[in-house]
Parts: sequence; C-alpha cells; structure tokens
Amino acid sequence: MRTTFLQPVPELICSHGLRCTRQRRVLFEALASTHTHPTAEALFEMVAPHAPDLSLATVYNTLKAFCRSGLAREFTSGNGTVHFDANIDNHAHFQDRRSGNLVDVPKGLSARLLASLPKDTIAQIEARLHCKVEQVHIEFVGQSHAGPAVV
Amino acid sequence: MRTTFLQPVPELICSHGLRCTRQRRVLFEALASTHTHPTAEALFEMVAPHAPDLSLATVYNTLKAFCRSGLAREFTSGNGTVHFDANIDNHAHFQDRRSGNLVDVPKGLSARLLASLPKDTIAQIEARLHCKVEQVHIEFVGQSHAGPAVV
DNA sequence: ATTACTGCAAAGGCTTTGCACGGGT
DNA sequence: ACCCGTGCAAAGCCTTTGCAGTAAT
Repeated sequence: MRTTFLQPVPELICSHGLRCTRQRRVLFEALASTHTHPTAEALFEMVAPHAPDLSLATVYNTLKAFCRSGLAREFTSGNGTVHFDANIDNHAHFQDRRSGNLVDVPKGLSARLLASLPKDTIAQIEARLHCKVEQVHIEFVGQSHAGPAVV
Repeated sequence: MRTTFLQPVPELICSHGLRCTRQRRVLFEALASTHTHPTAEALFEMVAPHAPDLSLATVYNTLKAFCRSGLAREFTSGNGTVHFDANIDNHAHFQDRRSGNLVDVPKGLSARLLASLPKDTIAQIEARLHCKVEQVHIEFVGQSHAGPAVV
C-alpha cells in the first residue's frame, strides 16, 4: 500500500481544477493506494467503510472528473470490465482469466517490454495502416496461482 | 475482401456443432470477410441488405454462439467497445483514437511483435505475479490518416 | 455569495432473455 | 417429427443525468 504522495492529495486535486471534497479525497486516496485496478463498483465498496453515505453515482461522476482532469485513467480490459487507475505512467497489465482481476506488471518489467518492441516494426505498421501510433497497451491474460498477487 | 475459406462456410459452421441457418451463413461470411472488427451493431448493418428481416437480437445470439463454439472471438478495445473477429490467430490491433475503428496489424508484423517480447521478462512476470501467462494482447492507439486503412 | 458537487431516483444504452413460431436436420 | 434458432418485445445490467439541497471557494 502506497500511502504517501509527491504532492498532498488536496493540493493535487485542487491543482487539477477540481474542488477538494471529502468524497474526492477518500476516492483518490483509495485509488492511488492500490495497484489493482478497481472498477467503479469495487472502489465504491473499498471506500464504503470510510464514507458511509457516498453514492455510487458520485463514484462514477468523480472517476469521470478524475479522468477528464488527468488525475486518473480509465481503460477497459479484454473481457469488457472498466477499470480505473491513478498510475498515469504506461505499464502492462495482467488479468486473471477466471476472476477478471487485473494487476500491474511491475514498472521495471513493463518498461522492458515496451522497450523491446522493435521500432522499425512500429514504423512499418504506421506505413501500412496509414496511421500514427501514439500509445501501446500490452495485456497478458492467464491464470493467477495462490493468493493476492498484489506486488 | 477475403471470399474463400479453407472449408466451405456451411461445413465450418456444422462442424462446430451449430445449425447452419441462412442468418448464420450471412453473418459468418460477413465477419470473416473483413479485417475490421465490427461491433454487433456494425455487423448488423453490414448484413442488413442481404438479410432483410434479421433481428439485432439474433446477431447478438449468433455472435455469442460463434464465440462459444470457437468460430469467432470477442474482445473489448481500450475504449470499451465490444468487437468480434473471425480471425482466431493471435494478432495485434490498431485503434483510431477518434473514430474508435479497429483494424488488424498485418499478420507478419503482428508475429514479429509477439516474437520480440523477451521470454525471460515474461518468465519474471509469472514469477513476480504468481501467474501463468497464456495470451498476450497488444493494442496500438493513435490516429489514422486518410481513408479506410483496411489492409 | 456563488457555483460546483452530492445524493437520490429516474432515464439511457447495450445486451440478454422468454416465448411462440418457423426452419434445419 | 424433433428441437434448435429466430424475431419480437420485455427485462436487465451498468452508467449517466436531472434536480434540489449542501458544501467548497
């Protein structure tokens, strides 16, 4: 569990043009403190104990606001579930086929994977498909053994 | 447009334990004849001219049957849209950020990308995350220039 | 004081399902 | 003849939205 931030959470939220409400603080802290990638519902349940009358609609609205302002990122895994992530830097994911749980591939390994992609092949993709590649998502799917694989 | 199959479509459908109806033939041919990855709705519109009273529910049901029987594959792209694909072999995708359109990265290039992933790094992922990696999805996101980039 | 955010409930898409009919085997 | 597959409409998710009240600036 990461519990410290480069910038205190309230300032971080404010500096992104959002009002710093109790709900947003709690949600951001929860989101930033896990390397799993909770769905809106999962996040709702994570914070429920600390925010008794938080509504699910607010979770959705808040997450959307976070994404718009660049505080978080939303993405959909191969099986269709929408996940949120306060870790902005690009990294690969691993998803358990059975549970659908999604975790980060550790930073160093992610970086190695991304660096391994041959640049000339990407250039060829751009040429063949008449496009400009801006991002790469790598997702591994398979089976988790044992307990919670949170790194 | 690919219009020939290793096995004639009806046999292919039957051999997967499905009844070969007109709707299924039309849908499978349409799906297999494009390298874009239509959504259920898009496929519905593609075949509408050739199947006047096909219902959208049937498209959904049929696609699900195809996926269950291994004739097709379903996946969700990073922006949450569900796409279908009769190309079973593993390949990378490119998605246009604006339109959401998704196309295959040509086979050869896909293969090169997949082959470039360092095996030892994957082994380390398995070790660190206590998991077994079974599949890899690579998705590029960016901008398409010009017209339809169907390869 | 202003205006953004919240919670509730209702509305909205997309997808699935129940059921009677029709078509494949 | 059997029974799976189809079409329609209705029901079910998940997510967004409208609105009045509340809290942040």
